[in-house]
Amino acid sequence: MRILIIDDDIALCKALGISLAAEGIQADLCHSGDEGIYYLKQDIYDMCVLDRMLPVCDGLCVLQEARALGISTPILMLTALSRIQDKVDGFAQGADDYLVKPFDTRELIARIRALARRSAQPVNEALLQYADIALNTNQLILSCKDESLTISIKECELLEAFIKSPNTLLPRNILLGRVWGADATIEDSCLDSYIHFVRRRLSCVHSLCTIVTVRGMGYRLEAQR
Amino acid sequence: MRILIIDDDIALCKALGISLAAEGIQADLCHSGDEGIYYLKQDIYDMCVLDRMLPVCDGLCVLQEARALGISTPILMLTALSRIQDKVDGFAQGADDYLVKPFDTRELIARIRALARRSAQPVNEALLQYADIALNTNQLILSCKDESLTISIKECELLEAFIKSPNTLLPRNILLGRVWGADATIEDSCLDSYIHFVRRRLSCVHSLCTIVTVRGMGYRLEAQR
DNA sequence: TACATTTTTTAAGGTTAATTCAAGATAAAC
DNA sequence: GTTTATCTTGAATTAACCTTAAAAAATGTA
Repeated sequence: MRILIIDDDIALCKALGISLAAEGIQADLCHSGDEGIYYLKQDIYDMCVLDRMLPVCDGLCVLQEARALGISTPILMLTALSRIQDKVDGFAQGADDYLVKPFDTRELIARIRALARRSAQPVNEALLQYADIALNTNQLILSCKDESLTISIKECELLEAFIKSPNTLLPRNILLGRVWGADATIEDSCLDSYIHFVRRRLSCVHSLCTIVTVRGMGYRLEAQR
Repeated sequence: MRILIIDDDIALCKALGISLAAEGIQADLCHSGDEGIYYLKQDIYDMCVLDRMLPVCDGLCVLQEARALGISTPILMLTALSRIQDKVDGFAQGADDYLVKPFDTRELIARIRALARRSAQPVNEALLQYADIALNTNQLILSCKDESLTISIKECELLEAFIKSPNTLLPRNILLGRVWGADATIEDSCLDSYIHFVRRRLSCVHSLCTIVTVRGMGYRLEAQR
C-alpha cells in the first residue's frame, strides 16, 4: 500500500513515515498544497492523509481541487481544529475521515487500514470455470470466449455439478440428487431432458466441452483435445 | 439510503432515527447483538451504526461474526470508551469508522455520509448515473438526455438499487429489503407493480436501459447494445 | 374539516417461460 | 435380431411474472 501525506510539519511527517514503514505502508511526503495536488494527480495512491492547515493553499482547498479534478483517492483529514462545523465542512467537501491533532499513531494507522480496505473494490462473484467455459451461478450466465447466454436455474445447477467435477463420471442418481434434492419425486426422463438442454447450451456458445454419456452409469464432462 | 442502527439505548435510537429521517436517511432500529446479526444478514443496508456495548453479544462480537459471515456492509462503531486500544481493536476487526459517545448528531451524519459515499461506486451521492440515465435521489428526478420526469419515492429507491448495481442480478428479496426494509409486511405483488412502474418510467424517457427479469431469481438492469 | 390528488398496496386474470412427462426414434450391448 | 438405455421432440403442467384495476393510505388544497 502506498499513501501520500501532505503536512507542513516536517518533523511529524518524518515520524509518521517511519511508523507507517514499520507497518508495511509506503508513504510519500510533501509539505504544501500545490505539491500535494501535483502528487495526487499521478493517481497512484491508495489513500491520502491531508493536513487541514497549510500555508497558501490550505487542506480544504486541496481537497476541493482534487475532487473537482475527478481524483477519487480516499482522503483522511488531519486538523488541530476540533470544531464540529469544521469536520462537517470537511466531509461535505469529500473527505473520507477526519482525525483531530494530537492523535495517537496507532489510531491513525487503524483508520488508514480501514479506509483502504473499504475503498478496495470487492470482487465477489460465484464464477466457475473449466476449459473454455465460465459459469456465473449468481447471474445464471454461461459464457465461452466472447459469447454468452443466460440459462435457467435447473440448467445452471446441472452444469455446476459437472464443472465442479470435470473429467469425472457422475452417476445419474447423484446428478438427480444435486439438482432436484435427495428425495425428489421426479421421473428419470427429466434428467434426460436437462442433459439435452445443457448440451444444446454448450454447443450454442461453441464450447469445446462435451457431456459424454457412460451407458448404464451416468455422464462425464470433457474438453475436446 | 437505508442504514441499520444497533444500540440498546432505545431513546437514543429513536432520536437518531428521527434526525436521520430529516436528512433523508432511512434507519431500521434494533437493540441487541443477535437481532443485529439477523438484520445484517439480509444484506440490504448501505451501512450500519453499531454500539460497542451491548448486553449478551456485544458490539465487537457482532462485528466479528458479521465479517466472518462475509458481510461487508460498512460499519461505524459507537462507544463510550475512548481508549486508543479499543479503537484499534475495533478497526482490526473490520470496523470502518469509530465515534466516541457522547457525540454530535451532525458529526455522526457527516461520517455516515462519508462512509456511504466511499463505499458506493458513484462520487456524488445525490446524482446516480448509468448509461444514458441519471437519477437525482434528492429531487426524485429521472432524466435521460433532454427528457426528464419526477417519480415517487418508492420508484426512486427501487431504481437506485438497480443503478448502484447495474448488470447485476438483484434477487427479489434483496430488492424488497432495499426498498421496504428487512421486516416489511408487503405482498410480493407489490414489487411486481413497482417493477412495472419503473419500466414505464424508463420507456417514458426513451432510455436504452431495461430491467430484464431472471425467472425464479430476480431482475437485472442492462443498457441496450 | 372536507375534498381532491397522488402514491402505495392488494388482488385477479392473462401471459409467458420453465419444468415435467411421455412416446417414438436412435443407438449400444448382448 | 432382440433388448435396453438413451436421445429427441412435443405437449401438458406448473409456477413465475405481467398487467390492470381498484382499494387503501398518504398528501395537498380549498
